[in-house]
Amino acid sequence: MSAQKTGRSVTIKDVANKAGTSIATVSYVFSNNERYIRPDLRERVLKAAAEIGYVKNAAASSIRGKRRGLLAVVVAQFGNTFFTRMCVEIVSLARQEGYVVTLCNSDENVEQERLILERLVAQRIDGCILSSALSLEDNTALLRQHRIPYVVLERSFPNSTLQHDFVGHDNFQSAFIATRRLLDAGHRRIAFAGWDSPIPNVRDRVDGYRAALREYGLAADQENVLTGELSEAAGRWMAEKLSGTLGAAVTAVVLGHHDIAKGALLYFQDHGIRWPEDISVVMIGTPEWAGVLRPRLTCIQRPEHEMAVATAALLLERIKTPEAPPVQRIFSSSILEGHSIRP
Amino acid sequence: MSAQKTGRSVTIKDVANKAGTSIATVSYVFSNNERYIRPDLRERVLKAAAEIGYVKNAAASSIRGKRRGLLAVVVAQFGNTFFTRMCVEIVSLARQEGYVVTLCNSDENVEQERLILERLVAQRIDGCILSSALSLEDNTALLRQHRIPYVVLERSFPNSTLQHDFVGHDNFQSAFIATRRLLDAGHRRIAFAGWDSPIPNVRDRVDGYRAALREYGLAADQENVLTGELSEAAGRWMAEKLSGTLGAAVTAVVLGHHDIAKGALLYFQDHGIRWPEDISVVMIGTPEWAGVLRPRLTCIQRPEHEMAVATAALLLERIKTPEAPPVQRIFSSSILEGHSIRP
DNA sequence: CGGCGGTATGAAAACGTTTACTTCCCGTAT
DNA sequence: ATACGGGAAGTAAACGTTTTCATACCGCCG
Repeated sequence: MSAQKTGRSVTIKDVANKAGTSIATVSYVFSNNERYIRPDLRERVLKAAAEIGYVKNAAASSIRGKRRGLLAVVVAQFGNTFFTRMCVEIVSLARQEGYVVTLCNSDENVEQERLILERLVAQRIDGCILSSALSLEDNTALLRQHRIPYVVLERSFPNSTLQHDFVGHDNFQSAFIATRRLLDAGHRRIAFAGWDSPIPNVRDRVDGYRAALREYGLAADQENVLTGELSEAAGRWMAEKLSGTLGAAVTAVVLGHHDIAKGALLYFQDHGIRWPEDISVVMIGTPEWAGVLRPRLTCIQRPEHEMAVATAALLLERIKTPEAPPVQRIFSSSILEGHSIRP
Repeated sequence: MSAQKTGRSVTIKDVANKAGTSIATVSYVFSNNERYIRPDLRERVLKAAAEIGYVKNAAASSIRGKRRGLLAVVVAQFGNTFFTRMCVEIVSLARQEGYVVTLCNSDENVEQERLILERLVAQRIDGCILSSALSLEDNTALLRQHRIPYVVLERSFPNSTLQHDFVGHDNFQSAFIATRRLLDAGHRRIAFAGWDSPIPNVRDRVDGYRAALREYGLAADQENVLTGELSEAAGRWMAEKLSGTLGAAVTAVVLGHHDIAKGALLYFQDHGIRWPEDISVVMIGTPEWAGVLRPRLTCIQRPEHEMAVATAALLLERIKTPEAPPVQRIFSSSILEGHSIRP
């Protein structure tokens, strides 16, 4: 409880002095080694440590020992609800294993991302979860070079033949069930508004949409795919495009990404286009703001909790067995029913 | 570029060998000391380092040197948009000064918070930004004991006479301008729906509301204050309460916190109560979801960017001059006009 | 030609731990 | 009584840096 007088911070040596023992004994007490220490001695050491406020210096201990007690999660869009949620869960899981987690935001900037990873390497983190910025570059070489176990989350790399440990969700399936939901409700003129992504996995969404149409015997000329950059503005533009053909050519739309969806839905609201009366809507994703829209949207939701658990578990496992072959875990999404679909 | 063969990681010693120099020289090259090194030698060292992929071990360097290169931001609600935004900005500012920042989420749990701070102390962080969990407990003693500079962000401690470095916003003023805005629009029967917070600063909001009423010569019996716990449910309940007296006793409401506001607004939507037709609304705060509500809400927004800059700057300054007297920076909010007020 | 001052580098101690190795002690078997 | 074995603790080397101090070299002046 009492504070130290000196400017220096309290070390193992101070504890040893106070307890009248050797520094080795103190070290053994604090690193849960199998070495046996007489209960009374152990007690004395703990008491002395508590009295002078000793806290083990993790940096020093990591230099001789191997474990650093530090993990990192690097994401490209910190503000994105999905990633925020993943971070929160991963951090809390890792904490249970005694790790401190540093969260980093590359802000979709590969240069920034490289810088971050370099700093993390300098910190000798024990492991890393990476949800890379959008680009052709693959910064994971840095991690491999320094033998830092890592798991790629959600975003994979376009031109890589390399197999990484990976946790993500099935984009094809997401779009497929979204589209099928509309088909089941009787719609036949269904548009898809999505992101013209450089990420291969994300492109699968268009394929999912197409596959669902096929399954219902709709031909290629029944497709109505709008894609563009990832922005609200793009969504508005797509909604505008759609609104011209409402009723006639289009009765429903699959909103393939929440950023685009936001723009589109705002356009609808601002132009008096109501869902589900004027257009039926399914959105892929469950952003925070979806909760306040009325009528409630029918959304496709990723199993966030399961994904977070899987990611954390996979990283911890890979730290234990670094040489094991890479694992890919792809999760399926489910429908969260709302009232945005008219039969 | 070439990877190391051995299992060990590349050290300063390897670089020295490769460059045919001493480890001291290599160290001097990489710590930007004032020591002069002949340009050709420096070149040789850098080249050797690059070739074998040397990255300085920050943990090792922190043990002899003093700087750890690690800061922490501890917040209580990671998902809260305000804190998310603050974190993003602070991290990016600190990075410019060469720091890695670890973001921690105490999830409004003091025990968790203490645990986190203990871990951070063990990591010997150079500084900490703390937005404490709600409780009577003040965990900053831990930080002071270990001489870790810190800045308290937004949330202060109820029963503390201690002066911390602090950055926050003026809750009184926020509520004051919110209420005055409604008064200016001609409303006289204005309710306040807020959080019955244990945080003294937050309680100021009710006072701000009251002060505005006074300024317009309204008596105490014109007050209509609803407070409760911080939740959507509480907001719904307050809205229900209000809806009974709409028009007659109440024509406008100040929503004092975004969580409560969310519940209230959902209640309004679900019961066909429209703003601004049936009730005029001002919300304190600018949560993400406010962007999709139509008509747009008039909100009170904190100067988030300025606050983030101030917080980061204050921490960095305090790291440089640890003994300087504490600084308090209180920011004022401004009105973001929407269409939720009827004259 | 010896000494001196200044400059560029190297040797080694120090940092706070972990851990391999050693020592000490005591009980038991020979 | 001596040797042996094993438990409990201490000694000291190691980890990868930083930093203090020492040294080697060089040119110059006396």
